[in-house]
Amino acid sequence: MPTTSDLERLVRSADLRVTRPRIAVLSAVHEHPHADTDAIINVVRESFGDVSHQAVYDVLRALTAAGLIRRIQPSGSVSRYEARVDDNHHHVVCRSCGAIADVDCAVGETPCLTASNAHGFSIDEAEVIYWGMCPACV
Amino acid sequence: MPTTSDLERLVRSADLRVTRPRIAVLSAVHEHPHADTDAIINVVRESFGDVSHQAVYDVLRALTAAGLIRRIQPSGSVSRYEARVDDNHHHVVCRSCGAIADVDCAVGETPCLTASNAHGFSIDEAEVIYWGMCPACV
DNA sequence: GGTTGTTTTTTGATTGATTCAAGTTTATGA
DNA sequence: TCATAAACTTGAATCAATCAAAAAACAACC
Repeated sequence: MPTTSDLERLVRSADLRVTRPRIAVLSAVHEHPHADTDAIINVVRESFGDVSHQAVYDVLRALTAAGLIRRIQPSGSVSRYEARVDDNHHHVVCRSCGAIADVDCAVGETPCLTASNAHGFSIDEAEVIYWGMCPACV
Repeated sequence: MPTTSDLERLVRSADLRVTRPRIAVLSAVHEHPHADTDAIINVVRESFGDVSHQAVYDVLRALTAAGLIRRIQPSGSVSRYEARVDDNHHHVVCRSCGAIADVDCAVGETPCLTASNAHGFSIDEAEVIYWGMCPACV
């Protein structure tokens, strides 16, 4: 788990100002992968006090735009965030309880990126979501 | 494009009652692949008159549960529906304008279905979304 | 160290897709 | 034709997310 100064360096390296809400949110995302916005708000408020929900929304958007975190939105779920970026992994989602786990790519570095017929689209990312049941839901 | 009686047979074969709203919605989804709920409501109202938005929501859910249509929700988009089911195709989405096109699977019949580490999940579907830019958005 | 201009946060309201609830109508099978 | 469960209508509610304006904090320069 990165230290506070690690996080500060990360934020600074993305040309973003270093503020306590940003460090708190980034830390929360590191500590709670796949947490939704509401959960992140609660974690941040517990760990360091009052923050407006609007600030958390803004910070999440700023960090996402800067590429420090990644936003995922499986069907039927609200937005969730994770700190693993740029390593080309995917997700498996439980149809029953919504649990999410990371899955390394099965096919290599850029799976399925060569679509058989792209209709003239220029593709830069292939997002894969596996659907199934988690161990706890049988 | 299927005829009305084709659609009636489809609905009946799924053990659903045949009603005008259902036929109208199913027809609209066949004619407008990847349309969102609002667009479907408008098409249905043009083609056969007043229907409550609630009825369209209900019908879309019933048809989806019956497997006659499929619901897709790329990040940042509202729910969209299509009538191509059970043929294992995927989608490419334009980051700029949101346009969606069908893409046949690159890897074979069940692409990427064998995740390298499934964390004990039992996986039954792999959903792939390609992100890029459509020809119109450069 | 103070000042200025920009960025960030707060506060409070608003949006908009989707769902809930209760009452009425309709389709289907006997 | 009738009975009954399913489907539809009307109207309200929910809730994640966004918008807007004012206040605060920060960075850089004098």
